[in-house]
Amino acid sequence: MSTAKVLPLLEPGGVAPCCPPLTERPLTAEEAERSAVMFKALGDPVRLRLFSLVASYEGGEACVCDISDVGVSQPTVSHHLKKLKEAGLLSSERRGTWVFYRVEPAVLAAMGQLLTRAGAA
Amino acid sequence: MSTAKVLPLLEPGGVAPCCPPLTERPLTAEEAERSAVMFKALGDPVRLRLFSLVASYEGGEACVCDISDVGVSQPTVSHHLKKLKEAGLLSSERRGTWVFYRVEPAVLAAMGQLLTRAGAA
DNA sequence: AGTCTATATTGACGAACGTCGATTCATCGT
DNA sequence: ACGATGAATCGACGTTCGTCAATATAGACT
Repeated sequence: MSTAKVLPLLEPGGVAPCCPPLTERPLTAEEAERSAVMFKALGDPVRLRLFSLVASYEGGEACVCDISDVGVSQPTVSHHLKKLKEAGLLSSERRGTWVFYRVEPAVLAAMGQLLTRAGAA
Repeated sequence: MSTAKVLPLLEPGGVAPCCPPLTERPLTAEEAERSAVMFKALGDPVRLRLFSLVASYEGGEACVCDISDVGVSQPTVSHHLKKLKEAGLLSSERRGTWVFYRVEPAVLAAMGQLLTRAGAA
């Protein structure tokens, strides 16, 4: 089955953001637990590059073969993509021989919201 | 000396953002290295809570004594605050017996920009 | 079936991390 | 000078992480 278990950082199927901006009020322990998963996933240079490669690819998705040149071995690339997927930041789909990854736009928006000052821009 | 060595994630003294939005173009290895430090710093639940506590505190700054109730020991709180400071997310100032931490707003803005879709909102 | 390519999984390794208790340092009142 | 309080540092511990080589799985094409 291609639908691996992932941590839903947004309500499943919905776009409800997990948490208010970090500046609005203190995060609860549980909110912090959920949000930290996303930040942690982007907290590795290789993963951040992989994520950026997928996010900036034409059509919003990229085959693994298109983004594998980040200086680590193929198993390591696969491992990092899995981590990003488990964090809810990417989703994947197999098409023939290739596997395509795409960004979950709602999660990206939720993260951006966390870092946006409540009142200001 | 209170000016501990920290990684400058923005140009020192400037507000120049480190990197374009993750969706605009692939990050270079060096850009990823620098940005990952920030995400990693927020990738721990306790640190994320501490950061949120400081960021949402009245006046934009908080004494350590005001935010220490996050379920870990005092040395651990101190350790995490140091990490946040080394990542450039917080700055600190001693005032009498107490030490106050405040958010570096430029860095927060830079992180928000990373996660903002280039064209869209 | 057999072979080739693309991706995932396994198992192992050293390095980094989060945590704590004990101690030290800094500052303020007496 | 002294004791009390807030915060940082030290040293140690178990755990998690990033990485790789080896192997396995999935699909395409003979």
